[in-house]
Amino acid sequence: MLALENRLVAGRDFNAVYKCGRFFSFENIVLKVAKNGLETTRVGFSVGLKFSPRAVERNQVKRWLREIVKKHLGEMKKGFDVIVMPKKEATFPVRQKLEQNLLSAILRGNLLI
RNA sequence: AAGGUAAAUCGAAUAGUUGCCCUGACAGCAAUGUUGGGGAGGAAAGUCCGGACAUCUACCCGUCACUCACGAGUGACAGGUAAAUUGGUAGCGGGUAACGCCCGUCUGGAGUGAUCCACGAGGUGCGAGCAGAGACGCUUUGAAUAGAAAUGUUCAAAGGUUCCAUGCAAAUGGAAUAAUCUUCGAUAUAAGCUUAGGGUUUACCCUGAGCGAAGUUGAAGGGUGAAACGGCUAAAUCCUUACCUAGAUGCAAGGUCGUGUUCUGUGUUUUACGUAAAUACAGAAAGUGCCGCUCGAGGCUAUUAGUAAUAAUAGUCCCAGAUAAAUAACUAUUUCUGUCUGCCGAUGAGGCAGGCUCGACAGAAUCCGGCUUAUAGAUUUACCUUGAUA
RNA sequence: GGAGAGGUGGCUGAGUGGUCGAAAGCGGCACACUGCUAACGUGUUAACCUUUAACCGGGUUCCAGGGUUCAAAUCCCUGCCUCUCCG
Repeated sequence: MLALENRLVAGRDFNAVYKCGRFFSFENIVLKVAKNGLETTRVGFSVGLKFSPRAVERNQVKRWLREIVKKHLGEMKKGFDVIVMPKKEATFPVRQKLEQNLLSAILRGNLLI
């Protein structure tokens, strides 16, 4: 689990990022990025009912994504709000694949230092 | 030993590292830090029933305060109840806060058996079904139409009992009748089957008590013929009975100290008199903090009552409360599933070693009692059937 | 989280035990009209399986499965899916 200061929590902030953020994607990972004018980077996760109707699978994917983001948070630029959204695929994703794709998406967004 | 039935329990484990949510203690002015404790399920699911709890509606009773023309009225607080329609359940008895749930038992059905079952009030009506030549959605006739035909569809006419009501009448509407017995045959036994007879109803004929001026009047009786005379089945069509439940809405109920935004309305002030600005109050929208919120019809153990469901008593324990939503990730070992290789064995069953892969169904959201549905596998207990041994 | 409504031809949508494979509209196809097209008008048209050279014929199907009934789109139970409302 991420620390509280690195979490995107408020619905207001989410709406702002959805509206004004820039769009990046790699395979089954979608990013929305916007500057927030703060010292830290805040990350939110959006896994909808369309991804999987089962609550267990949605929670599982969210946990994996959180762990991956936590692992690589030090390598990312500061002062951004990011929303991570996985896209539905035919088969349930594997963790290593998810990590590669997320890193590639972050690279496209020029968020790495 | 093999196969089965029922009930119950578990549903990966251990260690290390890195994190998250709630919370106690200590240090600190505070931010925060140190340290201790706890952190998903049997279904958390479906939302199919039942409650608790909360607010609102109506009514009743009580207490207090105020008003009064002494009849009463108004307000506050606390408690209780919920007309009718609708709805549900259904052998009998019990349990429960309550239930459509659970337990016991009776009857019926399935099974060799342990056991299992969404079988269980009554029905004279409506509408159906079985059997039958025939049960009115019928029978007969005619016409039209579809078809090669069998046959079907539509329309019209006629036919076969009684009573009541309305109407001058044609007619319309409603309600019903009620009875079977003996015997021969048949059959595994029987029957709504079959033979004969009696009785009942009805039609015709004969006779003609009575009444009348007059008969198309006709009691009782006799003869001949005819007869749908018998009342089976279901109740998740419908009706009745008994019992139960039922005011409405649901924690997004509801409450509250606040807090800023935006909009609308009203009032006041200022003046550049404009549809401006400031300010106060009220309302609305979206957002947000706290309470409700987890100690409960609670778990565990023991005893007592009871066949049991369950209840009572005593002891003991505190066991998730998140809100873009915690309960996790990684590594190692073990276990488990599948598969591959090698060895033992007989090429089978099985066992040993090693490699790889996967980890049943599934994630709390106010809380409980049930039901239903999903679920790899493991364990325990009791019982049944078959076989073997003693 | 809680409360409710629905699922019927290609689409919309009526049908609450028998006359129903099923009203009506849109759509499709054919005919007619026109020099040609559109509109109007008339007729026709569900899908799948089986059989056939083809038509005809037979069977199954009203979200899925099970039950009640002589008979189910309709009544009862379970599941799946879709939609609406509640701060």
